[in-house]
Amino acid sequence: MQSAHEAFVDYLRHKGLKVTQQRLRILNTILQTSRAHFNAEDLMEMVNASGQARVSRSSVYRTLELLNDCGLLRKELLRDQVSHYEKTSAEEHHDHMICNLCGRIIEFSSGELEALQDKLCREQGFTPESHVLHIRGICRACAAKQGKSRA
Amino acid sequence: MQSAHEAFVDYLRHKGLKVTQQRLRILNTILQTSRAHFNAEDLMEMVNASGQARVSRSSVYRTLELLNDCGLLRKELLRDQVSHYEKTSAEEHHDHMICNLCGRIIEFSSGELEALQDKLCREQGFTPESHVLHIRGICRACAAKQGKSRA
DNA sequence: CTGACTGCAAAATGTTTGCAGATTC
DNA sequence: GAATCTGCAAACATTTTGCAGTCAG
Repeated sequence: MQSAHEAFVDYLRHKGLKVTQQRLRILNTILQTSRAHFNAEDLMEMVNASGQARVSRSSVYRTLELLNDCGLLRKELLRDQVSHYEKTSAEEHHDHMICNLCGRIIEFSSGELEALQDKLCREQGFTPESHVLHIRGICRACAAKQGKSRA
Repeated sequence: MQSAHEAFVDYLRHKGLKVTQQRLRILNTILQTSRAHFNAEDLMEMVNASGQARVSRSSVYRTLELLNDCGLLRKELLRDQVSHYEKTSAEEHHDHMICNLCGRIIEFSSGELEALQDKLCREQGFTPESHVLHIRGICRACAAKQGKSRA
């Protein structure tokens, strides 16, 4: 199992692309952050927060695409009009519950769910490569709040 | 069980909103089309294809939001940056498999899947209101084509 | 050295909004 | 008649692109 860093460099070499300072800075920022989800703007801030030379918005967008292509990030469409990215380098795949009131994202994963999905795909002759499951609703905290403040 | 038309009119009245010609034209266009998915631009074209007075882009967007709010449509994020809408007036909820090669959308539904999701939500104290499951991969037809043309 | 990359600013895309006049209730 | 709508054009937010200069291999 190679490190994310090695994987990225390999990917770039394979495609005849260059290993630049900006690309490495972006990758390192992503590897170092504890955040599981972020969008392009968030990443811009994180990259440029750590002092050093700026990385431009264009480079951030272009690098996000590379990282998505090589599988180190997964592009998700959590909210309207803004692409979010999720680190895949971490553990296994997980899905999301998104609170319609506070926006909180609860991650969960279930082998049972994966297995069922595989079964459904087989029934359709479909070869799954990835999936996104977003359940929207009300989280525990908001439900409690709502119960209290009900007029 | 009231018709979609009645449901929409009721919804508007309840909210103190007006039943305008444009809103009805948009609803009728959606009810008449055989398409299950479309985006705002598609809808613009469909509405204005049938001759008659034009309906503006703003009205289409504003009405899409109303139809989503009252549950006659469901907003989905199938592709980057473009909101898609799906008729819910039809039968029950269903999910999607999306082919990464030809873009084909296969609809499916599974009671087993819904039940499992409910169980997972209960475990998190989460009250589900809606969900979106997109499985991406290769459809049967493309898999067959790939097998043949493999170099 | 050459081709790929960066940063910038400009363009493109999809959606929202302010406003004046029209329409519904 | 009052409040809500419409259509327009302008504003917006996010992402993409063309280009001139820079850098990696």
